Amino acid sequence: MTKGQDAETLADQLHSAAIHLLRQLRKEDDASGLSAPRLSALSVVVFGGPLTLGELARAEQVKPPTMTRIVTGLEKEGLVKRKGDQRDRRLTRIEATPKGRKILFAGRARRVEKLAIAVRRLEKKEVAELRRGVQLLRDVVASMRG
Amino acid sequence: MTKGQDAETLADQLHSAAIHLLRQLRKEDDASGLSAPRLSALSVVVFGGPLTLGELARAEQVKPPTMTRIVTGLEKEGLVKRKGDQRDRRLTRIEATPKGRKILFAGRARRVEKLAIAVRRLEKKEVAELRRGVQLLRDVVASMRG
DNA sequence: GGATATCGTTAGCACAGCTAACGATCCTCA
DNA sequence: TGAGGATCGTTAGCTGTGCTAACGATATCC
Repeated sequence: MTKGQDAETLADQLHSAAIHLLRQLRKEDDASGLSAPRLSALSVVVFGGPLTLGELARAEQVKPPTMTRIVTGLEKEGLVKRKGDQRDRRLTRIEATPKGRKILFAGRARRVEKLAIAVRRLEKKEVAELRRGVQLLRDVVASMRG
Repeated sequence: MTKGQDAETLADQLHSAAIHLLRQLRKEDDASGLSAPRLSALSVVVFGGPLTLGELARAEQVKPPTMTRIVTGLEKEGLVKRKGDQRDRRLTRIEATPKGRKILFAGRARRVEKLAIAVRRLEKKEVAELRRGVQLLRDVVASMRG
């Protein structure tokens, strides 16, 4: 098997694994009452501090109209707050509310718990190998963005 | 860091990586003119031979009404064909057309190519490590289904 | 043969993604 | 300084995915 075929096969398996992983985790997301896109956007706002709608849209790799609706949904649930920028009044700054932070951490914990449980079933050595693999995966995904 | 915290952190990073990976690949899916769910369902039909709508829905972890529409979409594009079962006339058997097979392979190649390119940038040793990680990931995901 | 179960579809809802178009605001520079 | 162009966020309208509830057709069980 050449390196090139390896890469194809590996890419294909990785793609499939990612799809099935997220399908499993989506069930946990549902339990939190927040959809995956909302949860993901909320996470960026909580950890990335206040940022504009456009920045948030770029961070989530989504167009502004889509982000407008996601933010509107989060705002209606009281998880996020729109705030006009004084310097540039075209901008809308978005920041998390205390409730938003709370919900995020609770939801994240619940969502990841199922996966963490499965990870804990591995041998210690396997966990280390998986961690290395995930690190490489992150590098690979990062290099795809360029 | 305890093994438990390791598992949490690893699970979280894995979740995030999977989300971003699929967001990148979705752009390639769009180029094929087929959405991810349709591509995924078509793949099951092509590789899994003719199967009923209910079986397909279970395989894709989706409810029957959702699969009805996915199949209807694929059928309108001529990629798939509905066929009544003679033994049990409640059943609808679904099978791929030659065009469906062709499109699937072309689409899969295009979609995975971007990822494969990124994988090829890794060192040979890193590819082996990533492959091991993906194998473990597949095991982990499989163990979550039970 | 009549009750019950199963299969796929239809109807109707919520949400996410897109493009096009628009108003408000800011910036440039003549 | 003030007119024209650029940028930001929103609205409108389309497609597609996911769900539940309800229904008709068919099969099965007693």
